Order: sequence, then structure tokens, then C-alpha cells
Amino acid sequence: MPSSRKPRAAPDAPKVGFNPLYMQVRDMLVQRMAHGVWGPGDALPSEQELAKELGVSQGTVRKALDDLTDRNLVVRRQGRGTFVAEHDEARILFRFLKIAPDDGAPVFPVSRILSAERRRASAEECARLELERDADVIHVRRIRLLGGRPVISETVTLPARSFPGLAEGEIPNNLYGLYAAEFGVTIAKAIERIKAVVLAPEEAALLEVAPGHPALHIDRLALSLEGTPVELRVSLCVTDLCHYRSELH
Amino acid sequence: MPSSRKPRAAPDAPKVGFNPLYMQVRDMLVQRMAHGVWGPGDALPSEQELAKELGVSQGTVRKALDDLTDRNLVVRRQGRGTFVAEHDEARILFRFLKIAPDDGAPVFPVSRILSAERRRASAEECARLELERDADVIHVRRIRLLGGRPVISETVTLPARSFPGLAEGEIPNNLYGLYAAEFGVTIAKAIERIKAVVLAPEEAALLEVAPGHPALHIDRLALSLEGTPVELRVSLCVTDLCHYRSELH
DNA sequence: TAGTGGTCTAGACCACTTC
DNA sequence: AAGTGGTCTAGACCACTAG
Repeated sequence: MPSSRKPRAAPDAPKVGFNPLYMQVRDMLVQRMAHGVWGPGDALPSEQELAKELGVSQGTVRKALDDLTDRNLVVRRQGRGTFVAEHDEARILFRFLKIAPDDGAPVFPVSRILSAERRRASAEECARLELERDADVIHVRRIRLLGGRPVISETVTLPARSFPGLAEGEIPNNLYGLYAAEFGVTIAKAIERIKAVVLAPEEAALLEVAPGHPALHIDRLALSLEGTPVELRVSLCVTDLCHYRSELH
Repeated sequence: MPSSRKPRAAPDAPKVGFNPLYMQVRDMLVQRMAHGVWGPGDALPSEQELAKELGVSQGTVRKALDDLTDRNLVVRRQGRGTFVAEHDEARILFRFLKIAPDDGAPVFPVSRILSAERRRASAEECARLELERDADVIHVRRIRLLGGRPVISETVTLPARSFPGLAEGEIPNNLYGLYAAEFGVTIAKAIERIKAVVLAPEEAALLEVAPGHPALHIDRLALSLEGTPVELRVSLCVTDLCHYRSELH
């Protein structure tokens, strides 16, 4: 490891800026994942190997990996190994898909793309995505269907720089899987603000309900592994047959 | 500990039903907290003491306590000790209060009690709270204000059996603190279902908006330490100046 | 200074997967 | 049988709090 410490050597100076070894190990592993040394689905070296390479004990590596497991960045399988988390598994349904049908289990909504285009970022977009004044963004608009009925109207805003060519290519249902596979961007967490609104005529038409129908207005900011904001997403969701799921721990 | 295992004794039979020691320790500690051996705010014995008492290593006790920390059941303070979590701290603001003003930090909403009465549980209430057919429940209705304006209309339903006399006494702002202090019931987690609705005239009047105004309809089921459902809460929330906060990890 | 939780190490064995 | 993660132990020292 970069910083100091053999089991019991001469007392190494720093009393302040104390940073536990396992956190350094953890951050270093995150760096490597973020920089594509290990991509989604890849196996990490075993605990023993990492410990040897970094000159720390296996227990310290374990603690770092347990931390990453808690953050859903890696998946550990007894007897097999430790793997970088993927975003195309059933797990994502419970992580980033909060809308579920009132009866029955969550289903991945089918998407119908309305448009995908590049344009100059607005002042607000610049601020929230931490972009320079004159940066470009990609706007993706789509309708999502649950059980055959249009339920969510979504507007996704992305920094054009980080997702070159996205607007021109095929846009799959699972965006976070695409971000990871094609652009090396892993979504680690997101923050949502939810309000209740009534639908304007245009939106109501898209969702096939009457104007003035109530809907959830969900404003999401998604962050990458490093904590950089990488996606802005505004959803309008009609909740006649579904709901937003939230667990408080 | 009840079940088996000294470091390396004669090979004790069970290969199946394998349950790690630290989980047994953890469950035993939860039992004691649930049964009031240690109440909210109390200090637990130190790791050393617990390890000695239970005949396991300190590391195993630590792992059990770390698990309880993750579940917000205990709070550990370096140099001081381990304490049973309380529900009247600022922490609760981020745990169970998901409504925040659009600008500025979350504030604890002031409450105005409308009614508190005991009645026979409906069929649905029986089902969701896992009560017998003819059980009684307590209904508390209140309005909650944010920045002086009425924002949330709340209906709380409790099993009368678990909260004797609650309807007759003083009802404070912080209900979960009351449950813990007066009735020995600790809320450990909750599940919410959120929909968008438009307000009927009566509710609109209470919240001082026009009928037809959009609002969040939040349906919460709160569970105790043991996982028993203990509170049903339906909130109608006007989101003109505030929003529902949700973090996706 | 004593006691607590927090970190780190070293080594053992267990359970699971794969060959 | 070999290799991986999972559990458990034992003992050391560090950082923080309180008397």
C-alpha cells in the first residue's frame, strides 16, 4: 500500500489525517474498477493474491471487499470468487426500479423511444451535472409500458462528452447496462425527489389518460462510482395500477 | 452460546442447519433488546464482557454488533460504548422522515392532532397488521405543518393491544419515540407504497388547497424489531413546497 | 490513566465450487 | 483435491472518551 505501516516498525509520523488501511485498499479497488482495469462481470484476484500484492493481511482485504459488497459494487460467491457487479441482472430491479405493479412482482417495463438528440445544455443542466457553460447534452425521451399500458414518461439527460454517439445508436431497455457496457460508466447510487402533479394535455395524451390526471413527478440524479453526477432523469408516472416502492431501514 | 463449538474439540455432529456463531450472538442480542433487558439509550456490556459471558471471541461479538449497527439497532461510539438506538435523535430525520422542504434542510414537522380514538379493526386492517378478526385498533388523525403551512394529512392505525391507553394520553410529535419510551415497541423498518392522487374536498380543506389539487398518497407499514407489523400509516402530502426524498444505493 | 470501540495481523478450519 | 470466500480465534496496538 502507498501509505506507511508495517506491523510494528519504527513509529511512523502521521497522527493526523488518519486513514485506515482497509479504506485505502477499498478506494484503490474502486479506482481500478472505475478505470476499467476490471469491468463489470470480471473476477477480481482472490483475497490472498490482493493481500500479497498490496502487502497487507488477508483480513484487511476482506474488510475492504465486504465494504464494496455493502455498496453493491462487487458480488462475492463462496467457492468461486469476487466479481465486479453487473447492472443487467435481476438485482437491478430492486435497486433502481422503484415502480412496481400493485399486484404481483416487479417487471422490467418495456420502453418506446420517442426521441434521442444532442443539444446545448441549459443553465440548470450545467449546474446539476457539473458541466462547463457551453457543454452539450443528450436528451432521450421515452415512454415505458407496464402490462401493455403506458405508465411512465421519461426524459433522460446525459453529458454528451461521456456518452459519445449514444444518440445515434440503438437504445436498449436497460440504460444502466448500456452505460456500463458501452461507455464504462457504472451507476453507483441515485437521489430522487418525488412530487405529485397533474398532467398537462400533452403528457396526458402520451400516457393515455385525461388531462388533469394525477402523476408522480420523479426527479433523479444518478452518480457514478466516483460520485460524479452522470445522469439526470425526470419521470412522470401514472399510478393507477402501480406504485413507487420505498423501504426505510 | 447455546449451540456447540469449542475452537477444536471432538467433531460435533451437525453439518446441516449450519448457523454462524455471530448470527446466534446477534439474534440473542436482538431478543434481549426486544424483551426490554436493554431499552433504548441503554449501554450494552462491552465487547470483552459479552465475549466472556457467551464464551466466544471478541471478534465474533464485534461482528454481531457491526451487523446490528448496519441495521440501525445499536449505535457505537468509540471510547464510550455501544448503545441501543433511540428514536428521538436527529438521525430519525433521515431514517423515517422522507419529506423535506424544497429549499434547505429537513425539519421535523409540527403536528396538530385531529382525533384519537379506539374502534374495531376493519378486515383490511386485520390482514395487514396480522390481528385476529375482532381486534381493536387505535386511529390517530393529525395534520402536519412545515414552515407554518399544513402539508401532510396523516391517519395512523395501531393495534390497541400493543398500545394500551395511547388514545387517552398526550400524543407527542415524535410517535416512534413514544412507542419506544411508553410501550417498549421499537420500529426497525418500514415499507412504503407511494401513489399520486387528487384531493377530495374534505382533505383539500384540511390542507388548505383547492379540491383536485395533486398530492402524494403514502401508505406505510412499519415493522418492529422482531418483524411484526405494528403501525399502519396513510399520509396525504401536498408537494408544492416540499418533496419526498429517496436514495437508491 | 483506564476502558471502550476501531484497526490490523496471523493462522486455523469450514462450506462451497470446480476440476 | 485444490482453490475460493466465510467463520472464528487470539493477541496486538491505535484513537477516542471520561474520570
